[in-house]
Amino acid sequence: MEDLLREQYDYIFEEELLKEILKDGLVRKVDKGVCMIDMGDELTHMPLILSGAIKIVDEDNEGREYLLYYLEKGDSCAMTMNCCVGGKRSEIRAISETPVIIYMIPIQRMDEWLIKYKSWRAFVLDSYNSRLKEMLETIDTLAFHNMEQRVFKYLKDRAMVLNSAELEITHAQIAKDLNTSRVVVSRLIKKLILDNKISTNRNQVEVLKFSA
DNA sequence: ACATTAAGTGATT
DNA sequence: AATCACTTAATGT
Repeated sequence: MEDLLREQYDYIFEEELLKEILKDGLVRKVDKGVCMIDMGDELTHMPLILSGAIKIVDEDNEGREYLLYYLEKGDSCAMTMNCCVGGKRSEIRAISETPVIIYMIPIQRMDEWLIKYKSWRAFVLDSYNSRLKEMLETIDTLAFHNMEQRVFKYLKDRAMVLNSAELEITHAQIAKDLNTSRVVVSRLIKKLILDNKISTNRNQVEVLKFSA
């Protein structure tokens, strides 16, 4: 287990910090499709993802879920970091997309390490940064009503986190995650096929191009 | 062969 | 882009 942690974070954290992480953290293994954190839950630990992928979703007023982003190995959770300061509760829901192994760190350590270790500061800042960047991207496509880009990005992201270009998924499921209708997704999928960006079969989509 | 579910299409808002 | 109504195709029993 220590190996798994080192494999992922050896170059990011200094030795001292790694030892503290190993001392205070506890390993948690989660099956696929489990709701790990729900909205309103109290956050007592901060996760370091060692393997697997986690889907982070929010909910609108009518209770419709929509996808914010994925967390994968080497990631942590910006939301948790934020909530630690002031003991706020979770505003999002986290569901395991694959079986997941994470390292749970008590949030009390957060403050302490922020002062003690510069590699920890860099890590936290970096997490915020990449999250913010990704959010801006989604806002961008959202504002311009570019559903086609959203669908394509969704498929690429999913292929990345699941480590496979071939995805077992239906148009309806994509529509649900992007909060649109199945009909719309089907039509956009057809465009993407015409552009040779993807290919499909029943219950299956293969991503062919990962660039634009 | 029949029922069910996924995906395609045209028209309308 | 969303919704409706309807068709066609693929699969399971």
